[in-house]
Amino acid sequence: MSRGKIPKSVTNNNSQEGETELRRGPWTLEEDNLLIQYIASNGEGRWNFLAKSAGLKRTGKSCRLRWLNYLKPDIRRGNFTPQEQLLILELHSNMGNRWSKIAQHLPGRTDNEIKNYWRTRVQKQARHLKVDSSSKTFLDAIRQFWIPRLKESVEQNSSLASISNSSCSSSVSTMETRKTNDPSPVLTNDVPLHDSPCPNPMSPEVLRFSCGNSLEGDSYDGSIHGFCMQELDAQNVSVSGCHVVDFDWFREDLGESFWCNDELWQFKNMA
DNA sequence: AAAGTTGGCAACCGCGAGTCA
DNA sequence: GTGACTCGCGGTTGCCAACTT
Repeated sequence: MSRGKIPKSVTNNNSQEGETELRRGPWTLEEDNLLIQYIASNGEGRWNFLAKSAGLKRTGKSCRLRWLNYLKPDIRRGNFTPQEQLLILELHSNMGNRWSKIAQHLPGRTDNEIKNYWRTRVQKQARHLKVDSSSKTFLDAIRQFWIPRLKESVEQNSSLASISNSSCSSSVSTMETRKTNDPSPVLTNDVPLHDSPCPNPMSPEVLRFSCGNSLEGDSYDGSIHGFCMQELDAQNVSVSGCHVVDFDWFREDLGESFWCNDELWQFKNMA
């Protein structure tokens, strides 16, 4: 197979005059800059035309993917917060592998990123449990054990936050105003988070979507079971305290230990 | 320290849907 | 109606850094 990150080029057979070499593989800084500058002055759309006009030896498809998944200014990077993870689990349990739909509920996150999260983190749990990640058993286990555990964590963190920080009222009013007045996705965080040592555990955009934004034509009902506004508001104010340690609990190293003995026992009974 | 293994993620592919001449 | 073209989505691949042996 010739995919992957090795820079290489292929012949564009569609080219009428002569043979144009099309680049594949990882993007260079120069290519990124070309794409960013072109879109900044001309906007998105007509990707094949854009690729040629920008002087990129890439397919339109490749340009679109690079822009949407990496270069777009409002892309958020870094670890998924517990709230985002909870959203993903909830949404996936309703929608299945409809990554782009799920991504619409997590502003700044791409379908590719969410898909990768699911494959690397969630499916890993399934492997540990020796079940198929798409099996009803595993999906039930997520609903019964994993999601409640995440909610518990969110609640615990929010109560800790409300003890240590009493300035949440302004945040609440801001959030509620946005929730009630504007159903469309609005990004307020223009700064990419790649360099942030402490990703915002409850960014406004995530909060908004958590609280009932329902996209047109989407089967998801917009209300995430029991994931209420109050919990999230309290979470939001914990940002200033930079709870890196608090949120590390859910990272990779929890692995097998994520499922406690009781839950494993129950799970085995289910299986 | 070196070799082997694993996990994360960027990028590619195929396919279906939409649009337009 | 239909064929060409574009776009967007979901699935898959493979590189490479981190980790383990």
